[in-house]
Amino acid sequence: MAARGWNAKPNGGRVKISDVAGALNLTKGTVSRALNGYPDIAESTRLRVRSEARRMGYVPLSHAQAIRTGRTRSLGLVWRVDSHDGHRAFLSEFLDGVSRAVSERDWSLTVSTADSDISERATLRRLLRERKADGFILPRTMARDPRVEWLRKEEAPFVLYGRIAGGRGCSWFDFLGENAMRDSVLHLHALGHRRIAFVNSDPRYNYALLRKEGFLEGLAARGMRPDPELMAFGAMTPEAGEAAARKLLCLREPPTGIVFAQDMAALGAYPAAASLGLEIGRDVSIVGYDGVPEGASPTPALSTFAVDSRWAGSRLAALLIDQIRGGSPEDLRETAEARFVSRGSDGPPSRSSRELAKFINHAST
Amino acid sequence: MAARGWNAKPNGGRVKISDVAGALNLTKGTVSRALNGYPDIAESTRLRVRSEARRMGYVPLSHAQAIRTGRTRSLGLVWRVDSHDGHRAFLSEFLDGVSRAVSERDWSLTVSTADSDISERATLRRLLRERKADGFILPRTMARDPRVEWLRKEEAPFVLYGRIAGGRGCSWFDFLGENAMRDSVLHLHALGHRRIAFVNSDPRYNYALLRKEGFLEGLAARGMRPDPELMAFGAMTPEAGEAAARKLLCLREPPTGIVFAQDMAALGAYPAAASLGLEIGRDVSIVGYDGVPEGASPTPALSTFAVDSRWAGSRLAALLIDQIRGGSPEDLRETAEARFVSRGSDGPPSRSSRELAKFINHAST
DNA sequence: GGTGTTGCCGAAACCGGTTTCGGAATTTAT
DNA sequence: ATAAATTCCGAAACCGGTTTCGGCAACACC
Repeated sequence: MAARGWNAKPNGGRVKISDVAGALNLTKGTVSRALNGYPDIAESTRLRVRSEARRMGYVPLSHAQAIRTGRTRSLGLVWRVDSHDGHRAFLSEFLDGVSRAVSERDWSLTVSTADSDISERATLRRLLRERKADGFILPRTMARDPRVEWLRKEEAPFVLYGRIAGGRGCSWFDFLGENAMRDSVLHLHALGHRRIAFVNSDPRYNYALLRKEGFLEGLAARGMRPDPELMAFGAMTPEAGEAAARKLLCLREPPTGIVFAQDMAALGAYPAAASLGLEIGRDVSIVGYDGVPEGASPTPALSTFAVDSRWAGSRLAALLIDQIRGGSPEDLRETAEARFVSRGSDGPPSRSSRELAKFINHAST
Repeated sequence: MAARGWNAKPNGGRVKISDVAGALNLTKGTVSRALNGYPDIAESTRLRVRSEARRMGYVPLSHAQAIRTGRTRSLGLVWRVDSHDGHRAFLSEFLDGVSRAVSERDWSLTVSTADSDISERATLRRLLRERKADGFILPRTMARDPRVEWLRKEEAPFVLYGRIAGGRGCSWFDFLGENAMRDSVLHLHALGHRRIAFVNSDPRYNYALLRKEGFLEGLAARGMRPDPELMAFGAMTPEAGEAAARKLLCLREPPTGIVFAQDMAALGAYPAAASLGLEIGRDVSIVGYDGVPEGASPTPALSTFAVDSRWAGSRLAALLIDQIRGGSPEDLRETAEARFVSRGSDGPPSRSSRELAKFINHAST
């Protein structure tokens, strides 16, 4: 079976380390140490080697290095395809961010998909065992995340997209969703809303807990007291968002403003409002979070806190590479703010909660 | 700088080929040849080696193999992020298909992004030089595709998502979009439509040329003669689709049915129809192609020919691996049919073209 | 019963790097 | 001036596989 298939010419005119060494009358060991910053190389030699290597266009083969060092210079990403959380839309941008950061540093990115916790674990294990990745980017941090415990045990580097409570030895990047939730409340309050509801997503995700805190903080800041009736959760799709919105609006004292933890859920408010004869942005105001492209289509377009997925991917990759290169995980934590995109779905309330309730009862009978 | 950073223990308890050899009282060379199907190994030994290797859980390190063979057992995918062609939505499914096929065969997938022809070329070059990929999956085949010519010159294996004219030495997977276009025409004709328009996408893409042929074939099959006024192109976004649809509907003899080469363009027909006071599915019928999720939301939902992106990814990966293993590219070509999803946007015409024109003029004055 | 064959495996080179070790040359200390 | 320490590089082992080469043993052939 020798040499079947595409004849991968073992050396396609590539310039290798011994070529550089030959051109300088040095041994390849010396060139290697010079390029890798060993202290036993004269600074003058190091410069000669560097410039000659650059001139000849020498780039080491990462897999040839890996055989000795155990590192492939590549990052791993396991993407979950079984979720309804609307992540799909910005996969492209997220990947772009990761890819850019990775390419700039002459690393590479290995991608795999998984459709369950089991297969995700299996995939991580495989990539790690075959050294297809020196570390992992973990999207969608869970409140209690089994991946974290496992990777910790395996002593494999990783970085979380999303903070985690008690994250000893964890590094992460995250957007401060709680601030966005708080600001949503303040914004609606400033517009005149006095009864504001919150539709959260699945509380198994850590960000959901944080966003709830942010919402409550907003209420407290304006002296509004939280009403359990006005707090829903588990809405990650338009359908679930529609059900939640309808239920809220049919309360005895309906909210005039609703804060959604996710745009995909907020989109469900449109059909819900329509079916009750309500106009969004006037009768009921809504504010979303994520900045999904679908939010721009409906009328009025969804006001939301947009998240820069490309930036997230880029920072996650950078943090992970720094960690693999020796950085301490706990020093490698970064956050950023979501950006408010004001469109049409928020405005001064046309009616008070009480009047709204009457209007709805009137219309639906 | 030696051993900085994450201490990639060079041998994390891994079982290597010499371990297997030791357990069998053989040399590692023999074990290697046994596992790789060399003919100079006794069948009995081969079996012993196979079962012992399996028992011990031995899996060769692909990068250790690569240093000699030049092959990494990994596929490359460069994703374009600068296009408006709506591909973003199914990236997730496409990746899933590729990833599954690749994992099943113990290969891996290296992903990168690019935002121009220049950077795509540069990325391909880099991945190839550093042997991060043994071959490439090329999405979005162009009518004249520079990537094909370049990879051919570099003698690197690749597989196209989309056929190409004169594809000497090319392998591909593709959906038969032309059949879908033809069937759209036949379907609309059967419903009673006699004046049918076609909104194509950018003719630089090879599929656009094919779909146009399919549309014309449908017309011919029913004895309808093509009218240049009813043929638009370059529509890949809702905005462009809206403009095209409006222009068509404002013709002296407007179409009662419109076939779109892409769902994303077809979605523009909704606002266009609404602004002219027309009801989609009655006054004007539309049929799309792609099966994007957004097509399910509007009322009536978009009837379309859905494409199975997961299947595409899976087949592309399988074909490419076969080719790298020695298969002849021209034997590795596959096609599939898009599946018609009947929803609400098509139906018998409520009016003839002439009556429709009158209705539109009436409404808009 | 010598002489080719053939089947099968061990030994060793090899791939492209990294890392250890030792020693020559130079500098510093005494 | 000599001893000791330091600087800097060559030589060689090493990583985990693959592939070439050569030779022993068994078998076939006349």
